[in-house]
Amino acid sequence: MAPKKGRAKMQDDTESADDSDEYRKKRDRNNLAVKRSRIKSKMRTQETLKRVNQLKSENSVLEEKVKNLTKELGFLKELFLAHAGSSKDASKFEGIDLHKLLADSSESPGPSSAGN
Amino acid sequence: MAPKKGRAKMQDDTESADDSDEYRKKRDRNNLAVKRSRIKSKMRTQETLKRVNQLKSENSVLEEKVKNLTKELGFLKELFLAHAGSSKDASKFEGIDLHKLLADSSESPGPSSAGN
DNA sequence: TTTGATTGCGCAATCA
DNA sequence: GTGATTGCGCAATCAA
Repeated sequence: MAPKKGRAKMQDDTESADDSDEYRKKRDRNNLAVKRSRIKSKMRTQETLKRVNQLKSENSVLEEKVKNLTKELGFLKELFLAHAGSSKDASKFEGIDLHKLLADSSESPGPSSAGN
Repeated sequence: MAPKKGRAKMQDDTESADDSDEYRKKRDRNNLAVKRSRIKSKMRTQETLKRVNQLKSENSVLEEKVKNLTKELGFLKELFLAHAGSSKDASKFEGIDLHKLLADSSESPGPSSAGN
C-alpha cells in the first residue's frame, strides 16, 4: 500500500472551500519560504567551507613568515653575539645587556623588566 | 530538473499484503537511514564551524608572533646598523654586506643566493 | 537485484 | 497573520 494521499491531517474536519483555498495558498507560500530558507542554508555552508580554506591559506602564509623571520632573527643574533663577544664592547652596545636581550623576546610581551 | 515529483503512488496497483509489508519495512529502514544521514550532516557542519574558530585562533597567535618577531628584528637591525655604521668595520662584519642583508629577507624564500 | 546513504521536496509545528 | 526554521517522512537516485 502506497502512502495515503488524503489531506485528512487536521483533527478538525471543518473544511470549507474557502478554508481549503486559503490552506493551499498558505502551503504554497510556505513551500517557497522553505525553499528560500534551504538555499540560504546551503549558501552559508558553502561560505563556511570557503572560509576554512581562506583561513588555512592565511595560516600557511603566516607560518612561512614566522619561519623566515625566526631564521633571520637567529642569524642576526648569532652574528651579533659573535661580534660582541670578540669585541672590546664586551657584550655591551649601548648600556644594554645583549645576552639578556637576545635570549628571547618574541614569545610573550611579558612585564617590562626595566631592570638594568 | 526533474518534472513534477510528488506524493504520487506507484502507478502499479499490484499491491499484495506482502508487498505492503515489505514497503513499510523498507520505508522504516529508509527513514532511519535518513535520520542517520542528517545527524552526520549536522555533525560535519558543527565540525566545520569549530574548525573555523580553531583556525581563527591559530591565526591570531601567528599574527602576534609575526608582530613580535618583526618588532625585535627591527630593533636589532637598527642597533646593528648603528653600531656597524660608527665602527671601523664599516658595515662589514664577516665579509657580509649587512646593509644588503638587513634590507629584507623574510618575505619570499627567493632563489638560494648561496653566494658569499 | 538488494540495501544503506544522500538529496530534493512537501507538510506541519514552531519561531520570530 | 506572515515569512523563516526545523524535524520528519516519501521517493528518486547514488553507491556499493
